[in-house]
Amino acid sequence: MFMKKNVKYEKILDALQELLEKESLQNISVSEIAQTAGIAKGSIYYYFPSKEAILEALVERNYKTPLETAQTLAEQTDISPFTRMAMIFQACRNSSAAFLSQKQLSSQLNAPEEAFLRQKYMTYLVSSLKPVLTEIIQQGIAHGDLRFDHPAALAEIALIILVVKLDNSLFPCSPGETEDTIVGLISLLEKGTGNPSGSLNFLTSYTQSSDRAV
Amino acid sequence: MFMKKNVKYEKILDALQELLEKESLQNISVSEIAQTAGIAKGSIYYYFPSKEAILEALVERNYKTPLETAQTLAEQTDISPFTRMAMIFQACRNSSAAFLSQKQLSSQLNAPEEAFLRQKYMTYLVSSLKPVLTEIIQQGIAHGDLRFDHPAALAEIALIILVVKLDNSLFPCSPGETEDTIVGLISLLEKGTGNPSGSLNFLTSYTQSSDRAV
DNA sequence: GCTGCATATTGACCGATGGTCAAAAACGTG
DNA sequence: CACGTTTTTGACCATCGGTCAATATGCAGC
Repeated sequence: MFMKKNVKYEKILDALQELLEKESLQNISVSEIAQTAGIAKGSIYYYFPSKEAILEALVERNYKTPLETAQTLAEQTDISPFTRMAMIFQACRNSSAAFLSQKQLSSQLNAPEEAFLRQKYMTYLVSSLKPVLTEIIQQGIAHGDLRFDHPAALAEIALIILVVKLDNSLFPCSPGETEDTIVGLISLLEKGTGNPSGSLNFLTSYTQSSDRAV
Repeated sequence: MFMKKNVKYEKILDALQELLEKESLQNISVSEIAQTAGIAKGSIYYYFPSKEAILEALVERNYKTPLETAQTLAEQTDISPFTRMAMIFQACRNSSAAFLSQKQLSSQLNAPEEAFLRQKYMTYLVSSLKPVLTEIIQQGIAHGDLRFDHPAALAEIALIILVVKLDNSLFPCSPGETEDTIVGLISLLEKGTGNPSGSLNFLTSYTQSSDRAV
């Protein structure tokens, strides 16, 4: 009666997560997940309809909490829109690092299922954060901090570039190039929203915390 | 002695292309490709090391010509930078439509190998067009048509947004939302490069040709 | 403790896949 | 024709994601 079902469910997700840290997705079989979770393969399909569904659930579990905190962020109108935007950016960065960095540094970059993982992660992150960031931008516009006619577009553009560039496996770049793109994005956002050059610079300090050279 | 080898090689690519127009990638087996090409499965592996390699070769073949013409575009300084930019944008749009549209409308959106195809295509398109667009932008800056400090970043941002949004399977949107994002991107580019509002509007007419409503 | 039903769990099993390989065919050359 | 080389073949393999009938477990009410 103690929700045993959810316990096993989480155990399966734990197993997949553990395996993902060691090897590439396409090398992880359902049997392996089952073995790591300490159950039979058949049981996997009692909790999940497919291998794909396990992945989806894991992506969702990993980002549920940070995204909910981002959600509440939108409502805290006492914090300045700029600061909240920076916090969203940081959330992107952290989650990118958590889920993608380790494996890709070591393993081969582009495998069929690896791409699938990235897509799931990006789709989830952008579609979840877009409404939040959009609202913050709208508040910024109302408050007079920003001037732009397409808040949702602005939010989506910024998020897509951030997520895609922070990943760095879709369009591999040297750290310097990535840096340049991010700086260019900031500059574009500044000019596009009618802010003086340098006013959004603080976004950069959030965006890069483990890299050298400015 | 007539390069028979290349003939068969192309035949395999033809077969994959033909199958891709009918069904989703994950439903296409190597045997099926072989059958369509009129050869035995074993022969496939005489020309390609893996199924993945066939895909890569096909992506490359499909975009080699349009990208080379884009390359020559960069050198035609007699055409205005704006016009050439618009032509690049159109190239993006056309190739997106050619390779991705048909299947995704009918089949389920996100399958593991489908994501792989998209990634390959996006990576190839953006990385190929980035240097071309960068040079055009630099010429525009030198010519006084544009003002911006990070031409490469500008090129990459525009290309990524275009490719990602034109695909519309990574972050599914209604036609209206896509429209809004593109319009927002244009607006952002105008303001960011010191151009008056509406001056880049003509990019839109290239970008949308099969959709209704503005 | 026993009975009966629902919920969980199992692992043998299935069809299909990507990929291999020894053998055979086709080719070019002397 | 005879030969070495390059192509071509399809049976074969290991493995995968997924199914399912059988089985175990948990838990009512008696």
